[in-house]
Amino acid sequence: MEDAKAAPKPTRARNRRGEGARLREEIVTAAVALLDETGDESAVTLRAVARQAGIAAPSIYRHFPDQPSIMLAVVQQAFAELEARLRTARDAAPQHPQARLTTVCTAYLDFAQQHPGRYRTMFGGLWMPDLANSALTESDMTDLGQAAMHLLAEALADCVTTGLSTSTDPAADAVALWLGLHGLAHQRAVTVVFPGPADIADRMITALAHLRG
Amino acid sequence: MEDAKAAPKPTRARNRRGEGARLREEIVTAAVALLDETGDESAVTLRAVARQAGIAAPSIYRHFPDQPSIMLAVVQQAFAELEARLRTARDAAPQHPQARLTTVCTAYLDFAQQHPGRYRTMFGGLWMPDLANSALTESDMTDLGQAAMHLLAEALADCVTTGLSTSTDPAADAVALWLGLHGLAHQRAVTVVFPGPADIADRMITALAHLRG
DNA sequence: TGTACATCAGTGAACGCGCGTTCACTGATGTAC
DNA sequence: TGTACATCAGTGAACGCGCGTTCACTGATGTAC
Repeated sequence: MEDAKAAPKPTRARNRRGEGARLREEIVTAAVALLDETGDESAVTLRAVARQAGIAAPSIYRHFPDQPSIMLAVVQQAFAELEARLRTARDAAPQHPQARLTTVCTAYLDFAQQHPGRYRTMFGGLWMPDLANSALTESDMTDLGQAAMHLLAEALADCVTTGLSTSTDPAADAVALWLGLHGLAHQRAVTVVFPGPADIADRMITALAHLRG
Repeated sequence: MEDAKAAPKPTRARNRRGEGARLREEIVTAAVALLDETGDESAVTLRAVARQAGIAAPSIYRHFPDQPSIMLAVVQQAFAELEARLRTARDAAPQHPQARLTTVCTAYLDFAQQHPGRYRTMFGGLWMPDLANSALTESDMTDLGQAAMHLLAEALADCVTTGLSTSTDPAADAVALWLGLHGLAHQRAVTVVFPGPADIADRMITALAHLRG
């Protein structure tokens, strides 16, 4: 009887000269796949990523100085993707400011629900590098969520100027709105079946954005 | 030069016959300490807990069948403590329904801020046992947060009956309120310095509980 | 009261495993002449 | 056009480590007679 779990050994084609950087993307993709499949940050080990990518473990060191750097790259890519999705959703939405705000919020929640492992990692804070031993500054870290935050703040501000929202401090309420979305998104990313009514997202958005009825 | 990190070896006194169960508590306490110190769930290994408790690693097996069971006990204890703190806060608060609601919410946020590691673990979902291989039922798990939820719902309902809240569906809004608190609590438990105005908690509570101005 | 013995709380040594990382290497690809 | 060589992408073997878990044990404590 053969071992059914034997490595597939697909003999992956090596990149040509000058194209070695492509493996970097493959490594990040493999790490993301692992994170989405297991939903567990600690399953994304250097060796597991190498297995997923079909390469030998030491090959990773050509592209990342150490294991935490892989995780950091995953998180940075995830934030970029979230921002892109929010932007796309907003631009595709109807012009009506309230519809745009709702669309952006929904896109945010959808991202979390579709990629729970990534979402939890992004906002779990465990991938935070020791800033002392890193080339990254503290602002590189705190800036990560800012783009999404800014999109939300813009959409809310538009609701306020058109009288759709009664917020008297749109900047503060944008933060409050994001925190509310985050609570819902995070909880959905943790427990598949969610306790609460179906319109819970609408309730929260309406209340936190101070939308009229 | 001596090794300054040599184990302290405090020769802990062994429990007397019939009192062996006390070590169980010490193990959970040690695990909690480890979680609060490191803020990292994955630092709570069986061996690290044993070291923290000043016992040999195999001694844990007299009290827990395996490593995940320790984590589960930590989480259960943390939920019990959260509930107790909310209850105490509520009972010590002024009778005014709105003051009580605010007090309960504040106690919730304080718990998260004081014990970020524990809070993230409680709601991080990673300690979830394989229900198949466990004596626990699914409801044992979903019930965990219910007591806190119920306290919040009661406090909100009181605000509604006295006309302090304009909520038309207190049960649904209690969930929305909790989700908002959770978003704020979780974010605070992750990033020590929090972006946003100081009154953000009040804003969220007022909006989500539909309190009048 | 004395003593043999069962029970209980906890230990030390050892196991196999997956991990991150280092090292010297292989062999294909492009470049210089 | 031909060939020697430098460069590049990626590998296989090995390391030391901490982990969860098992096992046979030790020695104090209480109990039966």
